[in-house]
Formats: sequence, C-alpha cells, structure tokens
Amino acid sequence: MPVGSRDKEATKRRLIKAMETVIARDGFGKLGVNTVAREAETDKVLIYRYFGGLDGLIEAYTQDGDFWPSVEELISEPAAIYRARPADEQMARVFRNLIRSLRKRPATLEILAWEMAEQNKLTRHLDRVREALGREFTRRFGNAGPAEVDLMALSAIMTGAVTYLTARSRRSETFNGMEIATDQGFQRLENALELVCKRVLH
Amino acid sequence: MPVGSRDKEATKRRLIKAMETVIARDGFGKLGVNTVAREAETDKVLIYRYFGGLDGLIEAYTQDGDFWPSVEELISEPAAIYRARPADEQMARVFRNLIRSLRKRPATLEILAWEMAEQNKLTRHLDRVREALGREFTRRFGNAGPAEVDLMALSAIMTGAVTYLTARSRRSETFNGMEIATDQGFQRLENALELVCKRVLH
DNA sequence: GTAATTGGTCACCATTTGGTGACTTAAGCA
DNA sequence: TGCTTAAGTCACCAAATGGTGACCAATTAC
Repeated sequence: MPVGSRDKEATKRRLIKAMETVIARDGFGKLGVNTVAREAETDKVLIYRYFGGLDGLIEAYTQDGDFWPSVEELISEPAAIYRARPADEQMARVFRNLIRSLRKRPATLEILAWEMAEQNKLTRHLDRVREALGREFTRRFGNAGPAEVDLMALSAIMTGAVTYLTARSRRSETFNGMEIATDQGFQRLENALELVCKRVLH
Repeated sequence: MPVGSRDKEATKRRLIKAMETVIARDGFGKLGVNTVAREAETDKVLIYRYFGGLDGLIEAYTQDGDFWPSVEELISEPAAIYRARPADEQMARVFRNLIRSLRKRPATLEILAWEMAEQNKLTRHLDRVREALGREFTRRFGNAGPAEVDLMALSAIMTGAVTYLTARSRRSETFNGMEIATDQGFQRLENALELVCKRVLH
C-alpha cells in the first residue's frame, strides 16, 4: 500500500514489473488483474486507468521486456568470425546458445508454454519477434549446407525441440526418461544437437 | 435433460464422453465440472456422486481413452520385417508414424499442451504411458546405430519436436515461418526427420 | 488561501466457479 | 398395493474473478 507515493510513472513500472514476477513465479494460469495488483501492492483499478485493462498492461510489458535473444546473443562472437565457420558449426552454435538464452529467461519459457494454451497479445508478440529473428537469420546467414536439405523444416524441428524441452523443464524433471532438470541433461541435448548439425550439413 | 433415463452406467459413460468432447473441442482451459455436466446434459452433482469429483472423472477417462499409439501402430508392419531394416529406417518410420498417429488424436494433442500448463491425473497418466512405450521400444529395438550417438538424447529431441509441432498445429497456422496447418507442411517435416535419421544413424 | 487536478483507496456489482443438502420421482420387490 | 432404494433435479453457498462509480487526499495553479 504505497500511501503517499503518488508517482504515476513509478506505479506503472511497478505494475509491469509485478506482471513479470507473477508470470515467472506463478505461471500464466494465475495471471489476472487481481493477482497483478496484489503483487504490485496497489489497486487493480489503476490497471484499468493506466492501461485500459490487462491487455493494455500486457502490451506495455511487451515493449519493455527482453524476451528473446538477439542475433548477437545467439552467435556470441563477431559476425566476421561466425560467418567464416562452416554451416554445421554455425547452426550448432546458434542452437546451443538458444538453449542457454532461453533457460535464463523464466518469463519467456512461461510465455512459450502459454502459446500452447491460448493466443493473446503477449504470445502474438513473442511469435512475431521470433519469426523476425528467424527471417533475419536466413537473410544474413542463409543458403548454407547441401541443397537437398530443407533448411526451413530442419530449423523448425530443432527450434521446436529446443522450445519444447526448455519450456517443459520448468515443471518436469524428465522427458521420455531423459533428465531435463539439470545442466548435465541439457549438456547431452546440446551435444546431440551438435551431432545432428554436423551430420546433416556436412 | 435425460428425464426418465435412469441408467447409472449410461450416465457415467455420457459423462466420460462429454469430457473427451469438451477437451477436444474447447481445450483444457474450459474443462470443469460445470462445462462437462452441461455438455453431458445432466447435473454436475452426479460427477461428485459417481466419481468423487472431476479428478475421479479424469481418472475414469484415462482407463477408457486411447491416447497414445501402440508399438504396433508405430511400426505398422510385422515386427520381423521391421527389425530387419537398418536403424535409420526404423527410427524414421517410427517418427513418421508418430506424427500421423498424434494428428489423428485431437484429445491427445490437447493433453500434450496441457502438460505445459499444469500437472494432473491425466497428464501424469499420459506421461507414464509414453515413457513405458519408450522403454519398451529401447528394450525391443535398442542398441542400434553408431556408438558415439546418444540415442536417448536424440530421441528426446525428435520426440520433443514432434510433440511441440503437432500440439502447436492445433491453433497456429505456422511456426517460424513454416506451414504446420497442412498435410504438405507435415510432409516436409517428415522428410526432414527422415533425412536426420539417415545422416545420423548411418 | 482556495480551487482544480490527479494519484490512490474503497465499496460494491454481476458472473462464474467448485461444492453440498434437500428434494422429487421412478424402479424393484414384498 | 405400498415401501424402500437409488437416479436425477433444484436451490443454494462461499470464494474468486473482471469491472466500475464514488470517494479521499495530496499536489499544483491561481
């Protein structure tokens, strides 16, 4: 109860922050105008006044949040060096970094899971960001590998696997008998992905 | 309002059936004791009397439903013939059939998506079924392929990809710019999976 | 100092949810 | 025929949800 705080912008920020906290801590299922207001220690009516409702708050959150790794984060080295690598190393590098980036972003994992349940402003936003990044990637580094490889399908498979396994690891210890709660488990997955890239693109 | 039906077993079956309908049609988010009773055109109190609550109904549903393809459905040919194939063909065949089997089971896709949101009797059941099948598979056909391949990790990746992409296709037209709403889209994915198997296990 | 603006609180509403007790009505049996 | 049992209906409850109108209090402008 911030009596006497009287700072609209600060309260807005508190609400956005509270939203992120609720998503990351309790999951998207608990998200609502009541929960967020309680977490922000303010009144839900302000969500309506400042953002026009939960949807507006979500929209503000999308402007603010760092949901998805950039190209730079995914290649994690100077572009010139990266570009000089063979195609299989390029791809393996990207997916390894994608795994690590996602596992560092609990809110993103939650939104990825949310996408499975329903569509809303946040999931659509994440979808667009992701797809734009995918396009930028093929624009900058595309046309690699043998011709008979359907790069788009292959990358959908890899991205799908990474998305599923990281998102699942939020709440499940295993998948199909495989450890996914630990770093070692993901190490094995990264190695397997690397092997796939090497064998398919070489 | 089945006035005069007065048939406990039939009503039980109607409730279980209604549950499947609701899950497949409206998604797990809408599932609840009110929705199911409305769909079954009866009163929710019977869910409590006959099953002790929604959880009990879910449990009854797990006994009844055909959620996951059997080994036979996945190899879809006599075991002797299947076993004679090279490892890469074996694996590719299983994953192609897995895709097709899952796409035929809307309720299963819904439960797979549900697993991302929360754990309950149904998702745990599906988890167990799936894992048992995975174990049976490695028991019957395991130890294939080169030694440096981490078969468990590879199969987690493939299964994860298939799970994610089929479940996502319920409500999304595309993933990362790739068509996943049509048969042709999944044809491309199946081909890519086959290529991966060939290159990795050969 | 006074008045208007604005940030924040509070009380309330309708709706939906899971859950239960009391009732009615039909079937089976003496 | 009448009586007991059980299938099904109905009315209700508490809690939580999204949403709104009326109010209070601090800050600023005049």
